[in-house]
Amino acid sequence: MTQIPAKPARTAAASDTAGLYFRMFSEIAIIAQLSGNRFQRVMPDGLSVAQFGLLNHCVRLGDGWTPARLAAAFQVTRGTMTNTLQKLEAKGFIRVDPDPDDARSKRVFLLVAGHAAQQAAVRALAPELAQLPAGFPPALASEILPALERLRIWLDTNR
Amino acid sequence: MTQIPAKPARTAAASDTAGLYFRMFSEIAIIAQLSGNRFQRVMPDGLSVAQFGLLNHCVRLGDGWTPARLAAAFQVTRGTMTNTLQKLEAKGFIRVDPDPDDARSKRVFLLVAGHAAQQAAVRALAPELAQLPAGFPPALASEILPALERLRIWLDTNR
DNA sequence: ACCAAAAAGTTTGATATCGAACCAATGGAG
DNA sequence: CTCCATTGGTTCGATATCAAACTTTTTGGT
Repeated sequence: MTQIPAKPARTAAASDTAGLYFRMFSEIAIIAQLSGNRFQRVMPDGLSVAQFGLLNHCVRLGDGWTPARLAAAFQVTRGTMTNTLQKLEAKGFIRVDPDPDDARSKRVFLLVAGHAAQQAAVRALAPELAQLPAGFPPALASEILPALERLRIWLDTNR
Repeated sequence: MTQIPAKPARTAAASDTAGLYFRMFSEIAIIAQLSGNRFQRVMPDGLSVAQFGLLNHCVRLGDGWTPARLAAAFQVTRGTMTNTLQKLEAKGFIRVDPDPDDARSKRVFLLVAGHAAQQAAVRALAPELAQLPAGFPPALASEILPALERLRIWLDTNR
């Protein structure tokens, strides 16, 4: 430990909003990383978290969406969405048809096998999530969820 | 929109803790993605967010750490840390010496150029963070930070 | 004193993602 | 009606990350 004593009196001051935000984003980044890896490891059918997210979206909100709208919903680039859809189509979980009303667009439809895969993934995830309440009560999750949504929406709209 | 009406009465029930956790992790994943990209774009010296995180760690907490401890602190694999350290060493921002007490280990030291790069990055980040309070008040950040820390710690210890 | 198990670091192969460049189709302004 | 700016989708090159296999060194039990 050689140099620079970190000036804690200054950087940890109560009014250091930059530091506060920074710690918040650091925690969020680490949580995303840990939870993503964890989910990934238990996913069946070689599903990635992104792929599962898409199937889940179709199950909960219905299918027939365009890739562009899906990319916007998940906050990924269209190139990334192209990749995700190609993987899911190769697995036989979705179908991607041309849009009859707009030759630029396509439409994404969930297939029966895709619905089954989503259910299998939900089942595989359940034991993982079941351990959580012991260390992190659901009440805490409800408590912070609105703030997280607000932050996500702000980051989304102010790009 | 062809099939499966999503059974909202069941999946959105008040006691659906799995769904609650799932939404929380989804929000966190999207926030991490958006904020990470954003930070990345303004970083100077070709620094990645991970590389900046490491320089920052050395500035705030002192240097002389082993790669293994750093990997644990950032929750990445040792292979990932090897890569990050190699990049930083190539840029002349850190030095990685063999540990005199343990021939398996190494020690990471911050160089003057590395300290300067950290300061430059903090300066580059400031305008980005300065926009935030308008849409997401610091009070909200303080409010959710303890819960985020608790969640991160739980994920870390219960692997 | 030895040997097996654990730990530190590296390497390798795979994957998801990004940004930028690209092409095709649409639609509004003149 | 004709351009041209916008939109939807794909492709490409680069990067960060992971898991797993591997080498070297340390440590602890017998």
